[in-house]
Amino acid sequence: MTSYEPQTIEQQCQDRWRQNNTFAVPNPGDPGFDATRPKFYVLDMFPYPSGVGLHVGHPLGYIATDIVARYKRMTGYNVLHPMGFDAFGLPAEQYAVEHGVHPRETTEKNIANMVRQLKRLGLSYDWDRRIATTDVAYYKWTQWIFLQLYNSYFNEGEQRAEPISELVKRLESGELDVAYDGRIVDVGASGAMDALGGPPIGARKWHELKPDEQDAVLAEYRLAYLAEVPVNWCPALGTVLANEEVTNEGRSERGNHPVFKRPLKQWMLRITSYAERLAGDLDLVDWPEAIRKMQRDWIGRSEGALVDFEVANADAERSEASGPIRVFTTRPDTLFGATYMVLAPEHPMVDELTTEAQRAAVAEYRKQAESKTDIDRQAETKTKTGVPTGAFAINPVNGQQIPIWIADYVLMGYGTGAIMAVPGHDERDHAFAKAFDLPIVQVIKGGDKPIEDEAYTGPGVNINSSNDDVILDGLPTPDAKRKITQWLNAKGLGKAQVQYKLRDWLFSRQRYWGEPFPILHGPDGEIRAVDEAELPVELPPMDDFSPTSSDDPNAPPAPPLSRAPGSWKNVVIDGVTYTRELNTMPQWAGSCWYYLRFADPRNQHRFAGGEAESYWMEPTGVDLYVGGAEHAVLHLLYARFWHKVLFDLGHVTTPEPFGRLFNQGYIQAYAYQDARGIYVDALKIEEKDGQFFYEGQPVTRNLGKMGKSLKNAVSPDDMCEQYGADTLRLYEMYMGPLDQSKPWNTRDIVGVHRFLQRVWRNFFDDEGKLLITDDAPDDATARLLHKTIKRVTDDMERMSFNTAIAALIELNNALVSLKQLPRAVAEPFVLMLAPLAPHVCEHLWQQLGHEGSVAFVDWPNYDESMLVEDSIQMVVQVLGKVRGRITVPADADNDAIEAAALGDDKVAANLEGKTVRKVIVVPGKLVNIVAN
RNA sequence: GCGGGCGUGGCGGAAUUGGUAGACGCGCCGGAUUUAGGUUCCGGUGGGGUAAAACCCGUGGAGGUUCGAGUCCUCUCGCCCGCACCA
Repeated sequence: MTSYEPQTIEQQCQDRWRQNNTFAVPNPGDPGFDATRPKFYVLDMFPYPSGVGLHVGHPLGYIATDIVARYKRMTGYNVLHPMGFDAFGLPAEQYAVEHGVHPRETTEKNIANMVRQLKRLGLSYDWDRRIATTDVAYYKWTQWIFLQLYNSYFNEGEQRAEPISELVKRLESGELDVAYDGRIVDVGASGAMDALGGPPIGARKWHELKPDEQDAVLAEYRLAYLAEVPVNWCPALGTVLANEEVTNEGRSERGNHPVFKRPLKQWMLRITSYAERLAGDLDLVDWPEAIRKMQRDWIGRSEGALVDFEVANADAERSEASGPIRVFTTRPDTLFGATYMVLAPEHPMVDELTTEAQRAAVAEYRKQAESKTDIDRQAETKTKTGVPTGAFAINPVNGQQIPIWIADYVLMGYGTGAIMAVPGHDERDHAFAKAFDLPIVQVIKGGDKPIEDEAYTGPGVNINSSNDDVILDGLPTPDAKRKITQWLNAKGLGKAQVQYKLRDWLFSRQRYWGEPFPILHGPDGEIRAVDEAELPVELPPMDDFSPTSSDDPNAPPAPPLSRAPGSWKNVVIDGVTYTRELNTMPQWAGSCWYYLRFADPRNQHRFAGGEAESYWMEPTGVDLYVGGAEHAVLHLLYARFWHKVLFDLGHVTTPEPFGRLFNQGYIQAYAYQDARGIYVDALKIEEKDGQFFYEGQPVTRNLGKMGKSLKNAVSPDDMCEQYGADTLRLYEMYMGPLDQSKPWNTRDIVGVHRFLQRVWRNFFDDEGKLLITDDAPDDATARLLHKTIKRVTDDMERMSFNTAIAALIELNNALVSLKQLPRAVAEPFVLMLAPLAPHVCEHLWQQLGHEGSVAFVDWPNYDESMLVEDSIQMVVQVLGKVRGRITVPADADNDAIEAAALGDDKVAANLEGKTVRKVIVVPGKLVNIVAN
């Protein structure tokens, strides 16, 4: 080879890696396992195998983790670096519906293509560990984890999950009883569990309950449960969606179809039980602060109090039925300022509260509120609407009768769905009070404007806040909160409460291409979990996979599995015929635990062997997890939740799954629109004098995400073809910091390609003869080498690959002038470049006379003494402006440096006519002379 | 509206802790090699100014702290991301 031919080298190299299985990493106990090395688990967020394949934006993170993996191998780690596919999901199903091809076929074809593309980039995955969430051997364990959730409950006292059998034991022993409303109560601490509710009335022993009653009680505690809840129903997709899958505009994130609220019986996961720990344990992980904050906000913890308001009996017969109205407030200290109450339109007490006179108005308002989409509600954020129910409540602190309204600015889904309105100290209540002319009372001192003009929402000192029993006047806000909460508690009127925005996770989807639930429904509605030994529950073969989509928001959901053959749908156990659950799990399910399966992907007896799991995961979980920020709350929160359940049940050894998270930026690309605003193929754009043309017509340019829709995708296959994978890898890393978004520019790629060509020419002459000498390098070259080793090592450690490459380019440029390349420089150079451009380095390493792969050779060290210069150049400033440069011995003392600085001709000229006031010497850097 | 991030040459970016702003690359300009194009090699390249220097200006804008500010503080403008009636 007389010139650099990346295609030849890369093909040979990848063949050899495959034949030698170079990057397969053994588990503890496997042959070849080296227990003396520390471990490093570096993971990419695994992709959905889409039919269109990769564009150059996708592998940005994969290249980065590959460099880390290779660097870590060279610095002595056992590296787990796997790849898999999140392969359930809608596109394959939709393709199947349209083309009549089974989704498994499409999925496997797409995976094969993506694996090919990834291999071509020279990514050093242990392909033996490849998994897909759609593998039956994989989703068997997804179903198994679901059973763990189903068979567990959250022990509030211990703040951890336990097998539900433990709860049953305690019920059977009589330690716990069942209250009239199905709550489980502690007999010993009777009444203390809920100060508001008082002592449980009509509590029963466990054995007094009939089996179906027992099941119903347990269902209220299981971490996976069926519930009739208002869900996001998307008729166009024919499925329900999680809150997280619905946009602010009230449409589906996938496909942008309208979504309606509708009560349906669905599987839910009790993620809210873990709210406290999911929020608190964010302190344990090394994640970008922005992501941790997003999760905290999503969980939305807030401290406050529950307060009960009695209903005044304006209407005698109604008040009999009405219990108190319970509200949640974060400002119990403003209770004296509550001048009205508001219930959400959907609040269950609205009907019983509404007076005859208001019945029609209330009904009309509720109808409107119901038909409003979230968009409408949002558009009207500024203007408040509502109607009075006609009923009144009694403010418990001052006995005042206050009107009860319904308004859609109060949401049923948060807190109790009812609020006490304090217009003096809450902006929303203030706006509402102004709109409907309700009284505004100031109870906290503060604010720049009169309370009638603007609510004062900050802290302050209470006024107008005393009764015969409790005095808040003069107390600062935190004290007032504490005092009133104690008082409410003592009176049985309220109690301190922590509230979360987080809702339970809606876990059913009406789709075919997802994990079937390991659940059976009995003839009397009883639920029966499939026995662990019977797993997996495989998807039945079917010809028609379509969900029943509709334009009608009231169309009933009909999951595709309802058309499955009876032989699959019906299961007979002990003479009883059960029907399988016909919903499937959402796409998030499979990605909740794949990082665990990678530790031991072929294990048939456990989701992952205990030893393998603890070896790769301890002590802080995945050591480096790289992916896009778009998964900040969904995937990362769900996975943490599952992980914590598995941790509580003793199946995994770490409290958190991902110790360190890194979000890579996006690769943006220029997109071009013609005069009609239609996007045109970015590859066919011509540039003339700063103007852009498509087929001769001028077009406008702007920056967007790379992809099909903007017609600006660049294929990694094309880049590999033209420049080789090493060049593509270098370019993607050289573009800028990994965590920043930056624009792709195919024009710029030649820079790093030239670099590799120049590397080649430094190693070989025109005839392809190696230009290596065993002579020692000259002093300057040796010093530069060691400086470069330090720079590159530091940059590798902090994943600053763009500057690492710059350092290597500088070193390489310096080597161009040498006639022969000293081996002592060539070898460390190849080693440093190897993680970044592995193919060409494997080749050069061989040419240097080495047998094995460069991948496991020790990373070069630098000699500290080679970094110290004998003499250094220092800058001399006069009044902060650079006026001269001096060269002084590295060990010169400050006096000597000062003397040299003052002696410099140019400096002296600048100081002429001035008096030196002060001289600041920064050793090794500069001298600043203050003079006037 | 609230919260977070970012603004540096024609372009991507560098400056890890307050200490020579613009490393490295693209592009551009000039030269060499080449039949030509491409490749390759050498030199130049923030703006103004000069024959060349000197010198002046310069990190979105305006102030401030400091011997010294891209970096710290205050205000302000622009862009990006997240949340959005969460009581």
